[in-house]
Amino acid sequence: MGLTFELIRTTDAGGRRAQLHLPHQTVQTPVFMPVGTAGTVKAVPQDTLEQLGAQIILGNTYHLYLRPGHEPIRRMGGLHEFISWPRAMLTDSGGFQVFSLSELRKVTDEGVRFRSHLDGSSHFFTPEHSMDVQIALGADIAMAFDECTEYPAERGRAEESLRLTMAWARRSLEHFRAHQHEVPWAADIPDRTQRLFGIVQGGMYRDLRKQSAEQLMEMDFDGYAIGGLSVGEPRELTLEMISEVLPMLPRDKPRYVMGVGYPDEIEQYARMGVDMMDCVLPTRAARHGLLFTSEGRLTIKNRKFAEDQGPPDPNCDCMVCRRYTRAYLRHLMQAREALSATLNTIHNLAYYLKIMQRVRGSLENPEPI
RNA sequence: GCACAGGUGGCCGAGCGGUUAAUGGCAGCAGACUGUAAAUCUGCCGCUCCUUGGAGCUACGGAGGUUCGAAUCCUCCCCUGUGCA
Repeated sequence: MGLTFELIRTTDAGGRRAQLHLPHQTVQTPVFMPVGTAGTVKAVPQDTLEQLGAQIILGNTYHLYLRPGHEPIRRMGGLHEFISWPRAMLTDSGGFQVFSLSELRKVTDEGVRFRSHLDGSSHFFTPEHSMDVQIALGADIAMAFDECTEYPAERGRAEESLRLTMAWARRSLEHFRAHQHEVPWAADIPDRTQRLFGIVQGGMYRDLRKQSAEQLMEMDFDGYAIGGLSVGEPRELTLEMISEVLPMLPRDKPRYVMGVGYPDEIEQYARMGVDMMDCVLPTRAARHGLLFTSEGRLTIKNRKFAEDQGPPDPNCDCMVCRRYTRAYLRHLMQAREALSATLNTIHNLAYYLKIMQRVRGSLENPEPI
């Protein structure tokens, strides 16, 4: 399969500058991955994402399975073709929906029965089924089907949840290895195959996290994710769990912390050695009128910006900050114009992507002290 | 001119004798958002004071009246809509 994760430089703090060779893109890491749940990074067209420098975006197994359906997408050549995205993609397995749709599902050892949030219809997801859907979608990276443990979770509950996730990880891997050659683009990109990442769970219990990581490493995934974080726990706990798990993961494989974070968090985690992160925060917050800037949070709908003719972020050179004023963005927000979501999201993503670009730079060429 | 139907807080619109500073919605103000059931959700939203909790004042077109008590009942006036002249 060749070298897929190529370390370029590491730091004493554990930071890693590397590149991840994926079928559709060589991804420079550490990387932030915008979330595009339903086949779109909400409000932003694909060509703009490319201009912003997005290297890899997410899609979601559960959402795309429900609509438009993974079989139609397979028939149309896979997710890349369908949404016209030439770079890398990663699909989440539906594990997060086991958590977020808690009122619409029932979990057993075999799998999860969901009631569709769209029409109430019943669907059964197993690790095997999640793999089948993800292979049909054909993202560069698929994720093992897991249960994202809620917070707070008592010890017994976290153990039980972890037991389930580990069993599902084995089943995911086995089924994936047996069928990964079936990706829609297998014939077009024969030398590179779809990848599967395992997910560390264990609630907020260090020993469970350790146990989880050890078990997963025996299974030899293509990369390792830390899941079940940013689910309501205090930040120190998030950090503690990441610090606990990172050193245990194999050095020569990518490490992915799922669902983080605020701008300062992604920078911090990247410097600690996290290679990949994703988060809905920059996109969702943008649609709700919250801009992340070099001067902190900017609630763009605030009255005080009504006639503010300055750029959203004076230290930002993104296509939005170069062209539009705070007053205009506030007006678009007030008027509920669709362009509001687009411009706000472009800025936030530009801000996030630039943070990672800067971090990559400093990992590559450490500043002399 | 006559006949109906109406005039309620920035707007729309409930209420039709006391539990009404007055249901709802919109607009407005502020806040939240971390592998997206999210262009969503939460709080505030007559004025003035004091610390939470409250206190006072002003309010349902206008002016009178009935009543212990009126946005709610009666009289007159003003205005709006519809129909008939």
